[in-house]
Amino acid sequence: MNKVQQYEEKAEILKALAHPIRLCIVEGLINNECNVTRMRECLDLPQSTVSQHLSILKSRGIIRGRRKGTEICYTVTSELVKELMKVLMNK
Amino acid sequence: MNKVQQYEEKAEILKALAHPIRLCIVEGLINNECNVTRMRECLDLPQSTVSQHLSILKSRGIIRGRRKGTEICYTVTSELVKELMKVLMNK
DNA sequence: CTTTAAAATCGTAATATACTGATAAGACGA
DNA sequence: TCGTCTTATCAGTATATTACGATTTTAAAG
Repeated sequence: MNKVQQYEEKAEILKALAHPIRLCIVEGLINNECNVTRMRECLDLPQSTVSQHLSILKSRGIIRGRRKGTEICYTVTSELVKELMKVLMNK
Repeated sequence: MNKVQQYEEKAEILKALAHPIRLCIVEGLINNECNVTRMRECLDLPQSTVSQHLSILKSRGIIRGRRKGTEICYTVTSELVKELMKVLMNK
């Protein structure tokens, strides 16, 4: 693979994580999956804001949502991100 | 420490890394320290651009520069960043 | 002191990201 | 179908980041 391209891809992943709200969301999701409304209460932010952060994470393949009735439950699917979070938050 | 504050700090580190040029610089510096001119040639970018990326990395405590005569040699000082890079680039 | 090479900083235009209210879409139960 | 709950998307503004030429600073060398 092209080196520049690789840097761009990795930078995209980091950019997706490089926001306090998204870090909070991702860390929360690594432990227990959660729907938007629950996150919203926890973060005290407008619903649209949470939803947009989720869509950024989703578009980068970091999380995935599965519908459960009327809610959508999200989980972290990227192993790379799980490992990065382990390193990032435990030091 | 405050949780929100912790997320903000970590996000700052990620933001500093979340750029293809800076990833390239940091990875290069982990292996062999290097001055701005050498990097500039390697990256094919204007001197001011490289210098500004370096100053972003420096302001976040990721790298440090030591003068060697007329040049300044940079090295990666953050152990956290070294570990993050290991995880990030080897998967 | 003056010159020169290297690196930092400034100014600014272009681009990208963030936030939020309003609205739309999807799923479910009455 | 209608109303409600949940989530997504849109539109607009505000804010931040990026890139790069021009200028300044720094320090070594003469």
